[in-house]
Amino acid sequence: MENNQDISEILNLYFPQLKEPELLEELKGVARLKMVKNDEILIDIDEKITHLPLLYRGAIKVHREDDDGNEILLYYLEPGNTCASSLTCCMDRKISTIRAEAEEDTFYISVPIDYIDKWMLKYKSWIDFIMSTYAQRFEELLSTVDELAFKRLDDRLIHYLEDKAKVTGNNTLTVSHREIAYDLNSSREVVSRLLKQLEIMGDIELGRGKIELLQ
DNA sequence: ACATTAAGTGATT
DNA sequence: AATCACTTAATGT
Repeated sequence: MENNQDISEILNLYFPQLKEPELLEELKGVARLKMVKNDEILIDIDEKITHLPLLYRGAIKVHREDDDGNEILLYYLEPGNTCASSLTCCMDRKISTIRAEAEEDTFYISVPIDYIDKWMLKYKSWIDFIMSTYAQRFEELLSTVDELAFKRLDDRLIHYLEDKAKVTGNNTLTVSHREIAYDLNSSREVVSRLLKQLEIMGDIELGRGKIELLQ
């Protein structure tokens, strides 16, 4: 479908930290351009991981589910990112512990996981890339933990809305109260009531299935 | 017109 | 803050 020229350009634009010409050549050889539509699931819990996604357009929502089936939003992947959880899985048991769902129509480069190890031994810039991905995700994860542990739901809700607006590049979010409750592991009624408060304070405007942020 | 789904509300824990 | 039971409103067929 797509050709190598495209892959080179994308790597250049969104993953400039990958430097060695040999690495880029190898990537061109084994990587494939992929696309997932809005709301499609890229990787699900308990699925075997076979590929590492390098995101270059769109956004991916990364969830984790507890034993009772409660979901909680961990973080978003944005262009230039890859999934750190996938990395862990590649090195360890190869079974996903997270769910990755497209937040909008999303484009990525798919790399078979076998190469991840190999390239670690061969290419400095690949190691750096993987390491910095880890570092980034770790930081995000810590801030998520902080939120869960120390902040009240209304703060988390505001952060959620801002985060989502940032990731989609749009101040009008198309999301139901139900979905927000799901992501924050709360209940729909509570979210509705908090959103109502935000609307009264003039921070947002509510519509059916959508929320507009007023800065 | 009817069914379905989203959102609002009051009461209870 | 969560859950229940119910209402109202918007949207799809």
